[in-house]
Amino acid sequence: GRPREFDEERALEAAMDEFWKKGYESTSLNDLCCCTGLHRGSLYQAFGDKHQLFMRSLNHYADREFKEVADAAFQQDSPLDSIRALVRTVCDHAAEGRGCLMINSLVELAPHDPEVREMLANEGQRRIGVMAELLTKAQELGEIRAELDPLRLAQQAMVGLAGSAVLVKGLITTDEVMELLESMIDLWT
Amino acid sequence: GRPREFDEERALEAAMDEFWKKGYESTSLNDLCCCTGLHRGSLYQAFGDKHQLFMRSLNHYADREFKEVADAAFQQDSPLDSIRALVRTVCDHAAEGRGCLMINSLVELAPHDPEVREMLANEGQRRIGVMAELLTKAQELGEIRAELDPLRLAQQAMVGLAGSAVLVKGLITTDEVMELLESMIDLWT
DNA sequence: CTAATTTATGACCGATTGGTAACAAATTAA
DNA sequence: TTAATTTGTTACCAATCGGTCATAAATTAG
Repeated sequence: GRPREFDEERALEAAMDEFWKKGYESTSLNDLCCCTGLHRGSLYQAFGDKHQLFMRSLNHYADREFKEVADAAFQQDSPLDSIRALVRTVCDHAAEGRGCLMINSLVELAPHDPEVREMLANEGQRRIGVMAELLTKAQELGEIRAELDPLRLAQQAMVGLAGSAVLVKGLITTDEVMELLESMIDLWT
Repeated sequence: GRPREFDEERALEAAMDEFWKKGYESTSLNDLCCCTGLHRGSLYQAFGDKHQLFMRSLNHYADREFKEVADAAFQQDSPLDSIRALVRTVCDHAAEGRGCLMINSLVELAPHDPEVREMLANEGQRRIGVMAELLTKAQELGEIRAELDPLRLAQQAMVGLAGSAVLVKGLITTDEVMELLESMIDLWT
């Protein structure tokens, strides 16, 4: 048949950015057509309806963010530095007031969209697990206090990161958030 | 003229609840008419358009929540216990997966709605200020470590509360969040 | 070349959106 | 009682929503 004239991944990233900037409900099919350059028909044939396109965007975001953060963490020498790098990367990612697409979606959609809720719950637990591992190693190396529970700290970090991704949208600057989280981590040492 | 057949404050609270549950974009005028019992015309004459009604709802929420939290904090004997009560009240308020209307709105609207952004920035600073005051008193009484900066801790608490109001929407339970924040506060002592 | 297949394009659909206006009902002022 | 005023009710509006479909264009298989 006729060959595609567009790059599916480029279109997906454009859609992802649009959802990231505007949220699900506020992003219309026209918006998606504009940002991807595709026409309605092509969009539907390539990605299905709006919700399916959103789920692909959300999954794409989760994978991309996880890789970036994992890479940044992996390049560090100590587990605690990995945590710090992880936090820094997440904050950078959430900058410019856009926050985090996963957190945005958790707020906007999770309460009424089981599919989104389940996906985000899994991604969240996955991230808490990674952080808990890093914190356990850090504790074994004596980088953080021995009496603290690594799982608890990982959950605390998750709460901190989620809160940061929210507050950068209007309450505090990215730099302030970064310092805040650093000093939170310092409480663990 | 003809007397009103409805209670304006009851209608406002109903609208507020609807916005709280569904968010701004997902709440239609029909939804607002259903939950308030008013008809379209009456709604517009009483509150103006959708955005004005939302701003009144948001302000009503902010006032109500602030009073509740302040009352809970005021009943405690020590500043640190006030902080604990404050945190508990906020968590209770955000339970049932609805989160906090201010946080929800910060995520959904703040990036593209200057009026909402400014209002929430003010409310946020106001709350950080109150917590900073309590933390300063707590520090003077020796309830928290002397080397910690009260303003920093207040911002940390704000991040923690915001994160909690987000994560209760699908990632962790209200009880877990409560324990988490308690153990975060314990790090300050 | 022809038939089959896939994609691109844009017109088109019913439903819903936020918002308005006209009219009836109820009250007060004169 | 009459005029003025405010509220309740509903029909109605243009615009936009998400989604579909018919057709043209481009390719491959035979």
